[in-house]
Amino acid sequence: MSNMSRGPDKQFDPDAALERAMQLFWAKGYAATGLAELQAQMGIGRKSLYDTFGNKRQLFIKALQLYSDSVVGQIFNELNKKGSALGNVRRLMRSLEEDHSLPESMGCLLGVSMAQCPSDDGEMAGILRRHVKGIEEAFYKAFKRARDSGELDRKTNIRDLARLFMGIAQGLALVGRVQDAPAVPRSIVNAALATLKSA
Amino acid sequence: MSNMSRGPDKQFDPDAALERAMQLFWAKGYAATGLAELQAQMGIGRKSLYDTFGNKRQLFIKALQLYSDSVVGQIFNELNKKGSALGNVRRLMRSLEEDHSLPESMGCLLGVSMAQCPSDDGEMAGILRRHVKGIEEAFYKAFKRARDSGELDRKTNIRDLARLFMGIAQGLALVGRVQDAPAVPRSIVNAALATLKSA
DNA sequence: TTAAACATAGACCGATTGGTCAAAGAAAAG
DNA sequence: CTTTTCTTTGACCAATCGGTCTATGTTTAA
Repeated sequence: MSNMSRGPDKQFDPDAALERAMQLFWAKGYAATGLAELQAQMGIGRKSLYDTFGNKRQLFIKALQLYSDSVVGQIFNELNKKGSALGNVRRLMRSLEEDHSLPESMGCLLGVSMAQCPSDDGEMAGILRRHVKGIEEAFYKAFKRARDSGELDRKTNIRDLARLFMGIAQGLALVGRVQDAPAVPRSIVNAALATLKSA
Repeated sequence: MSNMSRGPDKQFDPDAALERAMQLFWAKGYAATGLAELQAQMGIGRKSLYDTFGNKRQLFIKALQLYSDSVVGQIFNELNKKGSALGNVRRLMRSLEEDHSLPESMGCLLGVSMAQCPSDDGEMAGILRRHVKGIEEAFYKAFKRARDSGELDRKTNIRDLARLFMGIAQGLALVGRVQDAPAVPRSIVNAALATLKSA
């Protein structure tokens, strides 16, 4: 092959660096995260950053993808474990409640990003819409299985229900960012799960 | 009186200027809104801005207060109209659905701000917590009236329910920012209201 | 009219923004 | 070895950031 690399390899791990960048965007949001901070946290020089990830916006989009693959992917797995589908939903919601009750909770990167997405940035809005749709689909699959197995009433509108739970999860994560006590997240999940008892 | 002003009056209306600033923070978020933009939108010079509102942060906090007084105050009024309390909740939620289905929807300033609040800024978090608590209380009063009048089952936990609806409202506003079709907001409100039928 | 107290517009500040580029270093191929 | 190709470092850029301040009105009280 003539197109093989002949120079030295990168001295850093791009995946690990992207993970660090994701954490920073997650904690501070896109606009408030500067290149200098990113460099420091990722432990790489500026040229390396641009050569590897393009620019700040492209780095952010890659961070969103990583978040969706890992964090949202984990939600998806939780919801599709075998056994009671509603049980999976209950376990997931309690887990989210716990996460967003911690003082250091940073909310959800997708939510944080939706809040900051400029209204004239259609491309970014589309990307966020797609990632959020993934959460909806994870709930949808779980609720469909619950309805098929008789855990939910046969006339339940599970598309609406899935979107509601996606919305509740976003609201929970958002509110959790500024809460100093676990009472509010606890209440939200209590009431959300109570609706499933007779849905 | 010896402490009366002896100079000329302001050439601009501070309330109107604050309203403009609020709109800008609402649309773009705190970090992404620059002083130059604020000046242009508010139609005043920089010195006037600092003399009248302090600095950018204090201006933002005043904008949050104005938002809470006007927008959240309107929610409060809707929920406490005479007649069926649950009817008021339904009407409000449909109204929110409509707002956040519009392509130009900017979400909720409180939600946008919670998403951007730095995790080490306890003062800002406290302010946001207080404003959000106001939404919770508005729902709480309505649900309490609904339970007292028999519209809700006597054993319904209305504190939990109020917090859930506050959370749903935040999630709805957040998701509405990036939606291009009314389907998702519609579903969220459909499912949210469905839970009240048998709460 | 004079002087004091205010408001205005806009120049100006150091610091920081996202982004680029040239020089130096390091590994692999010849 | 030399040469080629890659990476790294860090200086550098124009633009913008939030914030200050001077100079110039403009109005009112004396």
